[in-house]
Formats: sequence, structure tokens, C-alpha cells
Amino acid sequence: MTTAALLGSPWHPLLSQPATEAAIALLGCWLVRRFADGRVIRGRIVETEAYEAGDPACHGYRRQTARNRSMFGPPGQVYVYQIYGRYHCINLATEAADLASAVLIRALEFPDTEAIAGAGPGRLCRFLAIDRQLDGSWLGPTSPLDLEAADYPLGTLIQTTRIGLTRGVDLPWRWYLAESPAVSRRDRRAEAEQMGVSV
DNA sequence: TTCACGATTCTA
DNA sequence: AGAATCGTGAAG
Repeated sequence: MTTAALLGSPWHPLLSQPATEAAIALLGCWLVRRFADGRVIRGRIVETEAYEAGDPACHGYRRQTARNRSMFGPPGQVYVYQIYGRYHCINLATEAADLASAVLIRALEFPDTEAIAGAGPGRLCRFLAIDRQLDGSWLGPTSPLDLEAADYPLGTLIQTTRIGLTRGVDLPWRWYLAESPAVSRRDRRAEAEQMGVSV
């Protein structure tokens, strides 16, 4: 995939903004996984987290390394890393090149599939066979990964804190769709406060 | 070269 | 609550 193809992608504007905004814009969109044999699986994005430069929880907080290189890529580059030796997590680079800014996809809702399959960053990557081989790849119509527009209402949007961190724990940079059965971890308190707010 | 640890998940 | 499990990167 070339940069030219990326620039032609309608997703460029969506991802060319701070991760905290892209994380919201991605909700309801479809993450498309294309396999070599032609099979395609779509999952609706229902939970995201933002990671920004200057954020102590961000993998690119200190500096660019071999592992986090693609997090510094232009918007639309895919950043996949391995965690706890057994799971993978997928991020989409956002905002601008040379900036550590990305959105972590934390949950996907798959049609006609048990919600548990897409509930959590490790589970959804396992279901979609996403690993480090896809790190550094680009979103696009001929790529293994792509995005498609949201095609039905989001329902209730909940904003809360991120999961599993030891630093930056208080930043409210996680968002999820309250009505989705695939959300990895609910924040009942945030829901009580925000359920009345319609999107 | 060493070594502690992590944007998780599963089991008890 | 505790374990599994290993690549990465900061330290020495």
C-alpha cells in the first residue's frame, strides 16, 4: 500500500485529528478484515481509547522505538503490538506523522457472532487473526484492514477512564456505546451520569 | 547482556 | 485474586 492510496482514502480526514476526537468518530464505523482467500469479516467499533503524545500511558511517550514505530506513522497506519506475551492489540494512527497519537480498538460487535468474540482488544484481534504481521500496514480498499462508514445510530455514548493502565489512569479517554453487548468493561457510574445524554 | 514488566484474559 | 507468558526496552 502506498501513501498515495492512503491520501485518497476517505478515512484520512477522520483520522487526521487528535486521537481523543478520532476515538469518538470511529465509534459505529466498521473495521473490515480481508483475508488472502477472499473472506471478509466486518466488526462494528463499539469501544475505543485514545493515546496521545505527552500522555504518560502512551507507548510513544518516551521515544520512537522498533515496537512503536507505526504509532508515529501518518493517520491510517496500523499499529499492532503484543501484550503479556499472548495477546495482540490493534491501534489506528491518528492526527499527523511523527506524532505518537493513536486510537486503540477495544471492542467490536460482529453480526451473527457471540458478543464475547469481540469484547476486548485481545479477543477481537484473536478473532480477526490480527498480529504483528499487520503492524505498519495501511487501511485501504485493497488492504487486509479497512474502515467503512457507520450505517446506523450510535445510541448512547459513554465517556470514562481507560483500562489496565498504571499511568495516566485519570484521563477520561475511553468511549463506548452503552447499548452494545460487546463492550469489554462497563462503568456503571459513568452510565448513570451519562445515559440521559443522547447522541 | 540482563531483567522487570505490560493498553489482557482465563481460571479458581 | 492469581497465573500464564514472552517481546521489548531501560538500565548497567
